[in-house]
Amino acid sequence: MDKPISNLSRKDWIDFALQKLSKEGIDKVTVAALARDLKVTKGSFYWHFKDREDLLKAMLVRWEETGSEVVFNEVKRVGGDAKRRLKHMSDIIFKRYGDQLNFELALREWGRKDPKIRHIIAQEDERRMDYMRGLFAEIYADPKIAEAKAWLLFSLYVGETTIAAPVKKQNREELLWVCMESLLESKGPTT
Amino acid sequence: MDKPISNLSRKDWIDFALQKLSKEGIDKVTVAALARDLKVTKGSFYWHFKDREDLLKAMLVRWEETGSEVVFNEVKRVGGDAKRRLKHMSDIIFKRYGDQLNFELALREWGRKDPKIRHIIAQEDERRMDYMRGLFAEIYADPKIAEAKAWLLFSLYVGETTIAAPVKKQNREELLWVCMESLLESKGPTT
DNA sequence: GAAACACCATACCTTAGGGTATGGTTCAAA
DNA sequence: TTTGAACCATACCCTAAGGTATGGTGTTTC
Repeated sequence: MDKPISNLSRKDWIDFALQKLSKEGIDKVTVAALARDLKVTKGSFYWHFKDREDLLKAMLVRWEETGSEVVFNEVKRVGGDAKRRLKHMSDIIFKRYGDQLNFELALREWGRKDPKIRHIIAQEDERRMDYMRGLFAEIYADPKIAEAKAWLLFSLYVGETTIAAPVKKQNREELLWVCMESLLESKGPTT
Repeated sequence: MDKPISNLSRKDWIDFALQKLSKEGIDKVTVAALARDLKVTKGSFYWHFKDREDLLKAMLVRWEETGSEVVFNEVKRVGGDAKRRLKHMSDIIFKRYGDQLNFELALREWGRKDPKIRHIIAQEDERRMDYMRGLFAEIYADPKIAEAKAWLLFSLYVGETTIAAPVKKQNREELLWVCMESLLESKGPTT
């Protein structure tokens, strides 16, 4: 009952295109290259999609469905106080590097070239910041401090996948843990 | 004594290519497009450069020359204790967004596609992290904490140009200032 | 003034990719 | 068993870009 190599569905194309986006960036997601790798011809592609734009839009829809909502729900499910939920969220995010985070990088790269994509990303970023700002606000009474902490944490997520410098005084897990401690030690007035 | 529109030098080509890299990413830095924009033909380009690779290498050399060394020297020139120097450095970096930072983003994007570039960036990142780790080590005795703080600051630099969420509880300058305060409040044992 | 150099144009070849038109194959339902 | 849908191949056109070969033009230098 396995899927044959050929006889591809629209979903198969999208999945494969998403993989390629993560690995090689948006400008390697070409109809010709995808068809080559899937060992079919472009005739197959243009049966499933109107054109290249059609595929790219479908990829975005997939991302919006399986984006941060999943993380939010998982954090909500486990629960706990704000500190615990922030740690839990970071734990999830730091552990899925390679796949999801590489994809997000490719997406932001895509956003630099396309205003439509940029707008979609901006909306997602705002949702995430709102969520984290809210959690930090349960720890820090000063909304400015809470926002700054949220911003630092978001930056840490992004920096993790961007900065290429080696960690020297500890291992990676330890570093991220210390970073979290630094962000969560309640210094200012708490609620 | 102004430079005529034509009669371009190798330097002119490199400068223009660097601009285009900042604005549109590396895959828009094509010989054909550059020649179009400069209102000359490819014949001019191939007089100054062996091929496209030759141009890209020259662009990198330019970056390495005018990179972080300038910032380090400026910080060193003004001096002060570690806190003051860190603030001064951040001040410089946060104020030159648009030009330099956009370029750095494009460069990292380029690095995702090319291992050679990735290696060069990694070296630069390591130099910067070493520098910041050293400064934080003057504030925090625990090298692990110092490294974490340096990592957070570096992430903040990167996040600043990447995160598209709006700042809501304050303005941008204020936010960055609060972030710096959060990183510099000496909590652990100091030297 | 002639040679030499610096700079650029013209013309051409090749490859990669987007897109279209059309015909062929498989398989399932009527 | 015939029909139609799903899927794919073949062949083709067009554009953009990398790269080469060669000839032309203005400026400097001897």
